[in-house]
Amino acid sequence: MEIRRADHIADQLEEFIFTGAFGDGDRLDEIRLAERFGVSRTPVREALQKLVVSGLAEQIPRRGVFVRQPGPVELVEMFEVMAEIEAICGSLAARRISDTALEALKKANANCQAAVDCGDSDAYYRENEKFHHLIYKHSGNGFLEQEALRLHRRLKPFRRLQLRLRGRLAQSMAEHEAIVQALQAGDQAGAADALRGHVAVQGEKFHHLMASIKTAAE
Amino acid sequence: MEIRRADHIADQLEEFIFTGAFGDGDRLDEIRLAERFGVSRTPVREALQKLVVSGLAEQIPRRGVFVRQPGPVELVEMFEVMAEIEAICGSLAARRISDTALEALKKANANCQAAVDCGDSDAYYRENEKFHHLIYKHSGNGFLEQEALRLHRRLKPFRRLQLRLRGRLAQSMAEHEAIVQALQAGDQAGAADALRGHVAVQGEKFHHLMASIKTAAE
DNA sequence: GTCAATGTTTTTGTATACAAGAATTGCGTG
DNA sequence: CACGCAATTCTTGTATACAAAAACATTGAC
Repeated sequence: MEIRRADHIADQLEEFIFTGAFGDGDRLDEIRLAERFGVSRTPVREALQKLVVSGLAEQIPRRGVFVRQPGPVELVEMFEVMAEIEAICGSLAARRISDTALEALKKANANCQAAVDCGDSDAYYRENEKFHHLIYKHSGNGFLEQEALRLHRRLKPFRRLQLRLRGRLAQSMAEHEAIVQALQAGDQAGAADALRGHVAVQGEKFHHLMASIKTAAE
Repeated sequence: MEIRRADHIADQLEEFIFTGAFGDGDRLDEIRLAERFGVSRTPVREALQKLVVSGLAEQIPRRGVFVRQPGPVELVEMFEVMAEIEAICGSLAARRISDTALEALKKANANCQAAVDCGDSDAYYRENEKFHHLIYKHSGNGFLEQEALRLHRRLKPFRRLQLRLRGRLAQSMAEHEAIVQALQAGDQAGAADALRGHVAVQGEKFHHLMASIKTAAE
């Protein structure tokens, strides 16, 4: 159980925004939220401040705070940055990763494959996440790791969409293999390229997905 | 004049932390701050929440919030990430920058040189900042630009230290020249390398500075 | 019927009040 | 004199109260 209710509320609201329960432009009504969470406005307001600083919501003085979902353009931009950050992580990790960490990486990858075979998508996401988190961690740069985790988390709901495309899973697994190979070989440029491509293609697939939805709507 | 006093307070506190007026581990006493700013605890608390989310302070439930200055290790890590982010900006900008933007860049650079000649360090910092901000902007990726600005701002107080080293200013100017050349040539890798080196050397100089201070203290 | 102006209602932003946990102080004991 | 324990004081976290600004509705004029 959390001590600060404000923090708990902030986490909940963040989750609602990530899952899309709150859409772009929705006003986050202090009173309504206070009633919903069974608290006063004070902790709700503190939670809203946190969302604003995180960039998940926008505050207009004397008007209220509104959720701010990234649009298609911003999402493509975010995927581009994510790709580059993962590339950096990979480049650094190629130099710094230990053998035991490499084993852990291979294991996560194997578990990923097993999940694909079983059709257990939850397990897949979990192991896939572990795979990437391991690479962040073994970049050997704690600050970089935190930044990577932050962006990874922010993009999470959008990555899931893209993974449903036909054949993407198998392709993704192959890319993971290549990444492990490069890391094992200590090939900085190779690891960077493999990871950049692996993530960038997600952004492109997502872009594709958005375009097709848009087209379908016309 | 700002409407929300809480935001004003947050800005002030941030400034105090950046300038070092508040040191690592200092407790940010709500009541004291409230008195100091002539307000009640409520806006102070909202400001503190913002600091915590920004990573400038740490909150321990029921204990208070404490300023959290980056240590030498984290600073080196941050410089490493900054170098890579600037490299990405440069790589993208090499493809996307316009001729007019290139002119602006050259102008900022010339102003930089003029400031060096006059010994006007404030002007130097201002123009140097403009130079880098232009590159972020012309990466063509708004999200990347924001991230770069955020980190640049956070490292600002530490960059200033390092620039006082003998000969660093002239070297820095030469690096700026090389960066402009690469951008003008559309040389992505060249721009990335030039920028990475330009920023990384700052981190190294800083590291050097820290080490010498440490040695002097022994 | 439309628009403007004014009065009412909401809502935000801040101040204050209160509850509960943490720190501190003072006393008693070994 | 050191240490442990209890009562007190402080501080945080939350609730409520109040002031001011914005949204809204009603009414009246054209």
